Amino acid sequence: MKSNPPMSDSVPRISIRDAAAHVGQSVEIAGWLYNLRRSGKICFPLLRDGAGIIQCVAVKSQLDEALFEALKDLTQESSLIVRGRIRAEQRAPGGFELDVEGAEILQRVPESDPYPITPKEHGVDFLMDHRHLWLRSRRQHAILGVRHEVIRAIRDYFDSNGFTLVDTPIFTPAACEGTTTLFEVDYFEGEKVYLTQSGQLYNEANAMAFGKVYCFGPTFRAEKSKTRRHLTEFWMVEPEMAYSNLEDVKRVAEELIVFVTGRVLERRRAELTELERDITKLEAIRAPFPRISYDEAVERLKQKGSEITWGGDFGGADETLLSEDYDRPVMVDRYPAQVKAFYFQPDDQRPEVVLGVDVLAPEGYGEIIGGGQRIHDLNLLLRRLEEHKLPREAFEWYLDLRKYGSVPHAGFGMGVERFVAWMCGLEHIRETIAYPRMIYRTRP
RNA sequence: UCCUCAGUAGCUCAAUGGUAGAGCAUUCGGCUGUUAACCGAAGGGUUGUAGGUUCGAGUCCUACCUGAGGAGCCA
Repeated sequence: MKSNPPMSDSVPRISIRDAAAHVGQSVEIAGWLYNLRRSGKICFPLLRDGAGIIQCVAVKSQLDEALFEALKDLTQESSLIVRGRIRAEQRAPGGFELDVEGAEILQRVPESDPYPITPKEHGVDFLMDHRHLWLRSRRQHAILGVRHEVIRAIRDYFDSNGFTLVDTPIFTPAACEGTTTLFEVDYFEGEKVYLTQSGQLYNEANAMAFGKVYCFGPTFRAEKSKTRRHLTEFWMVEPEMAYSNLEDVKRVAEELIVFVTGRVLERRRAELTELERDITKLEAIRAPFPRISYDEAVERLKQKGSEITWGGDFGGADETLLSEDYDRPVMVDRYPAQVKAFYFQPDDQRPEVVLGVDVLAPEGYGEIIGGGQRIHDLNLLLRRLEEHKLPREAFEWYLDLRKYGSVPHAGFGMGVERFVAWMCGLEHIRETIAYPRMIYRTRP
């Protein structure tokens, strides 16, 4: 089989995305058979090329008989290259149609072993087992298109606002926060090493070198979590800024969310429509976001009937209760020190709370951002390490940052999959990544 | 780890303790504008596994396996 066989020297190969620009012209499209409807002497193959889907029309009287028969009996997801003329056609889904003049079938899927994902309903288990094929479906294609746009917009935002990308290691010798369960890697001799749960500590070092930095990579959490909001392996973007405080974190988080949401609305309308997303919900995402304190949040939750008491962290139901009062993300700050990691800077006025902020997405999508200001004083940091019973030796390099030109600094982490789930209005986070890794799902 | 629910044809699902069915997919036939096309016909089953109760179990009981939703924890 030729690697990229041209059917014709005279006809341009186009992407279905660009069909509108080729109306009236003969073109060639290389793709896969998405579906086929037929009616005796005419058939309508739907051709998918990875960028879009176009309906083709093959008429028996206008084609070589063998070719017509081959097209008419083509099986789902067979690969083929079609040549024909593009025409605007209201009856066709997408508005354009291709009148078939010729075709070359690269591989015909045998009917003895047909493509498993039919254009009918399927259950989650079956679809997840066929995730490698499920990605070809319209809905999954739309979600991953939005994911791509979200990631590109995140990078554009930081790149055009003075941040330098400095990625942090995946293998780390110690827990970042000393609390969550980690994946241990048995390879490095004489040393226990874990998969990263956050690039933050390294980010702080990088911020002292570059001023404003971000890292963007996979993160691993070994908690036995099993809910629609959790993945074992997920992607997180973490900015960190020197000479910055909690207010800077809130400002950047707000700007980032508004920017990324705007980009998705601007460039991925078709995908949002395919997903039947209520676009007005995203259009409401504008600055300023509401800002409330942890104290206020607890009071409000009590009024709404939550069992929460001051000093506890919010559960998933609490987050939904809080966010339902707003049409845009809500920022909750100044949490009790005991529910946050050791490195959070305490509030000068109230040492029992720390300068941390969580951003809760609307519509019950929960925490999409968590961050705050870090401790910059060496002695305070030493005390906190002791209080959390963390081994000083493992943090010597981290303590150096407080010895050599320590400055107030702050940053946050944003979970990409939760953000994408919110943008797309999904029930479950597992569809926001090509190959989700969950406690009971590691294949394909 | 705990709680709840579910496993029946390739897929989605039915079946009062009494002969395991339908739609889709596949095969064959029909149809020149279909829109998850439609119409007719055919093939397709160790009811998750192992025990138990019963004259009789897809259905009731026990254990296990697999999956889903949730809790805790988190982005």
